[in-house]
Amino acid sequence: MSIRVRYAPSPTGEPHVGNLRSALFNWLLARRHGGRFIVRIEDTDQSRKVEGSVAQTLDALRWLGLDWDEGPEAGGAFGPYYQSQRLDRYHEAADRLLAACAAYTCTCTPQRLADLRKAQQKRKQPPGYDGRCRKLSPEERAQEREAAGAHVVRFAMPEAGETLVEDAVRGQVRFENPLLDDFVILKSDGFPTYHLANVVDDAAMEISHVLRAEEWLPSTPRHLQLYRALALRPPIFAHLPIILGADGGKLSKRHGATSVAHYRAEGYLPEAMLNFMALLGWSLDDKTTYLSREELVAGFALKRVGKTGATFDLDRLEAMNGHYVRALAPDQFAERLRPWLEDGLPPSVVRPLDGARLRAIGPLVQERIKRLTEVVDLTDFFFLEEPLSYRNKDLMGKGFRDNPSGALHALETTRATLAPLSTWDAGAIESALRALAERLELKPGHLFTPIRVAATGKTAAPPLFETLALIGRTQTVQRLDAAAGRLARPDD
RNA sequence: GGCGCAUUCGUCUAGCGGCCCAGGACACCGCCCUCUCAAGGCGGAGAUCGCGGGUUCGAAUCCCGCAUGCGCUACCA
Repeated sequence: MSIRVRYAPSPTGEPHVGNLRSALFNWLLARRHGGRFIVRIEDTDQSRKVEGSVAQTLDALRWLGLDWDEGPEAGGAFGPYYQSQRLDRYHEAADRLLAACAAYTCTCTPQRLADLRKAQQKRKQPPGYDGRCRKLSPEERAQEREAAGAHVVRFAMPEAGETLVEDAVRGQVRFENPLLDDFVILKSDGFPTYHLANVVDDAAMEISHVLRAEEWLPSTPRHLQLYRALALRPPIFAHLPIILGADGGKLSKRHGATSVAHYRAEGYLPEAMLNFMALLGWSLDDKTTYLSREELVAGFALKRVGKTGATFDLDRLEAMNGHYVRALAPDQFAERLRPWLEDGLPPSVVRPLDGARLRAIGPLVQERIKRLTEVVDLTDFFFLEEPLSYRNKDLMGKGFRDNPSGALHALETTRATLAPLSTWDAGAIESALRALAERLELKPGHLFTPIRVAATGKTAAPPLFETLALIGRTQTVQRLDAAAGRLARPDD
């Protein structure tokens, strides 16, 4: 059997981590077995539609490298891929069900439904539609339809028996039919609900496997009954473990960012995001943590999808991102830095940034950052012309604590040592400064701290000698002078 | 309230009857390296496998209860 899977987002906002995780698993299954990955837009809820979310969704897929074989922009033989353009198919299906008495029109008002629910809850009964309109005769229903003007179509669930869901990750799950109420399949605005549209389209698009989040498991028996009533063959279902926030609840806005675009903007790499998401509910074996896209494809198997909820652990994501940052080829890393620097540096810095300079800076910071955004704070001094800001306390460091004159002397002798240096490179600077430390009878670290802060404005910075070499002699001397000047006037 | 799913170190997980007094990764702690910060190397601590009963020569692994958590219970998906 050829594998056809789909990602079926509804365009109600920026794509969520949980959604994209589902997309990823579907994509992996397709790529692993040479199947097709389809994107279908489930825009059946007119009221929740958010402008631009389809574009955002496609962007997220592209960013993660999840290419689709059919869907928006790609086309395909099973289109259209927007449910809002497939309304006739849902009506055809609903008509068939109506004709077969597997569905009926319902004119109960939202008010009646709300009251019903309230009363049921008060009596501690399971809430659900009571089947009022189902009990009516066809003539009565026709009458009410006319009188009401608007109606919905409800599916007539079997009133007895049970529905067995065969789930690829959970095994058999049993549901009692009488406990499932007659759900709406066609809304009064003529649009289908998820249940109908999903079933009709999955069948029409010959979807072989439905990998979706666990929250869908309870509605699967309804879907199965729909397949049966429509004489369609159901796909293989696999319900993916839910993604939890740090507090153990379902991941949602209150846990912080849930949109993948946010993580992209925060400087996470797509390869890290992909790897991280793949491990939310799946594992290759007992020890493999880092997997490339290719390894994920080669290793993915439904049998290795877990059943237990996976917590979205930001620390782990960040650690993985650091790993992927370090793994980048130096030139590639340098170029990836560019957008973040050009975005984060003050306007006084001339754009575009010089590529050679980026490539020189790259190696100094590559193993020091976990997220690309961090590069701005770590390297701004390479680009700034204006005076740096820092505290005199930091300038003196541990070695010259409460000893401004000592620090001053260190800076002045450093200047005197570096200014006339015949060769300006990291090696020459290092031997000069180490010799100086020895001459001043200072621990190297104690001497280097004031120099570092003077040159970079920071207590934690890239390696000193390479940094000075890159900054250049002129600016190094300038900054040493500026620091020496400041030591005379205490500021904190 | 009902129905469903789940329950192994703080986190992600490995484990599908003996190889496990439970393995890996992240985080944490210590040491080494070291000009700061990282990275890297080495080591450490951390889970009586939710609880209680069974089945079995033997259970984290199978069965039954209970507890807890989560999900669903819309003319939302």
